Amino acid sequence: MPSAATPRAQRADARRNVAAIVDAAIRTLATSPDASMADIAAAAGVGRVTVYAHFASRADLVRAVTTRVIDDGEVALAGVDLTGDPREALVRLIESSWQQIVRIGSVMAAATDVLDPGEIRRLHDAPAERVRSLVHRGRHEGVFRTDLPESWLVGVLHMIIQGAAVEVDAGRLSPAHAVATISTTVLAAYAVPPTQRP
Amino acid sequence: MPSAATPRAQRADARRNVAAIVDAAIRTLATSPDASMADIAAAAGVGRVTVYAHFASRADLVRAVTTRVIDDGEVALAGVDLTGDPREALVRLIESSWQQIVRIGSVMAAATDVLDPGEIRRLHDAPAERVRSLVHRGRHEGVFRTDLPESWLVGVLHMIIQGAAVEVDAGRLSPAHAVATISTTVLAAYAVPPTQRP
DNA sequence: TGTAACCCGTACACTGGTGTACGACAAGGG
DNA sequence: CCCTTGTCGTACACCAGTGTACGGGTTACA
Repeated sequence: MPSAATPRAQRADARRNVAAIVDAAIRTLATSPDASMADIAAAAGVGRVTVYAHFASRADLVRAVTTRVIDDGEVALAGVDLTGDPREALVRLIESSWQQIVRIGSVMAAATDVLDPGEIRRLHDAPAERVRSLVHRGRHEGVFRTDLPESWLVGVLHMIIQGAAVEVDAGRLSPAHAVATISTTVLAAYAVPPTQRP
Repeated sequence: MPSAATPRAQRADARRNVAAIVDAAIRTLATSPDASMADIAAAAGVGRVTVYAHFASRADLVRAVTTRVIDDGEVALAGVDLTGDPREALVRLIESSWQQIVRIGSVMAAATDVLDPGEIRRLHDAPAERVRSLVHRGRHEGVFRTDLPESWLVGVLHMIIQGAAVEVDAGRLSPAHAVATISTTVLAAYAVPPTQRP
């Protein structure tokens, strides 16, 4: 390696193109998880080979997109106030999660075909842990039911949110009502059943 | 067309092979929805070309598999007693539906890539209608909540059952507890909320 | 203004899956 | 027992997507 500073570094338009490619990939993969490199390149307004100049393979690109999407999501979710009444905290978390789902669509489905299962699992674990600890606290405070496994309750939230996304783009649920409908349903599913009360 | 009866009809082993192919296709597509013709042929213990002797294309085969699976499902679901307390009827319906899901796995996902959306929609409508009418009756009898859309409640059952299947083969939910867990959750989500009572 | 960095288009090799053709061989049914 | 029906293997054409190579043209940046 030369003692002089990096000869020229990366050019400005190159960085701009990389960003355009990732953005286009998110947009494209969000609606069709098995879009081709040609599709993504076209959506980015860039030649197909140019994509390969920045990402060695399709897997590489999907990996980059996935981590970008996850990181952004983490930032948003980290800003949610999870203190106070667990039910109200849950609604706030649902609100933020819903924004993420709308944004990333089925990008994760694309990642499934590319990343190894362990990697996928690890990606899902981060946001799930947030839900888990909230559920845990809610159960401990006697607000959420304890007659079903903790992991199941966490899963139910995931199912309902994902399902709502399907209902919305099938036209059976208005986007405006989505968050309220999800919240109402999940809170009902989480509530302590009458028979469990002392 | 000759006046004589069909010269020879279909041979016995041919019919046997067709059945073997369809069975193998169900088994194979249930776990990997985008299995190739070669995979299916191998699973059926049959040459790849033999499959083409009976099904003109992959789409044809998937179509045949789908209708077989749906028909069998319809027969099972039709045997469920939907009278009496809507809550108990719902549990019976869940029990039967769960068996179907376990059996067909992700065959429908395979169908999604092949059949046109309208056809898919029509296929899902048949079992959904059964749920819908039960939900409708339950709401009319004041047992199920009416503060959420009917179509949403129907969707919730679908989400929970499908989600449970994911949880089971992720090892987070015991198959033995699946039906009870699903039923408890769905009944909680369907119950009339305290604030709605007069 | 020069030059390294970059983009673009075309072309090509490679892979994996689909669907067809053909000829040899086995098996069921009259 | 014979002939039709069906199966099997190999081989081939085809398509779509991935990844690489190269040469001419641009663009940023110093």
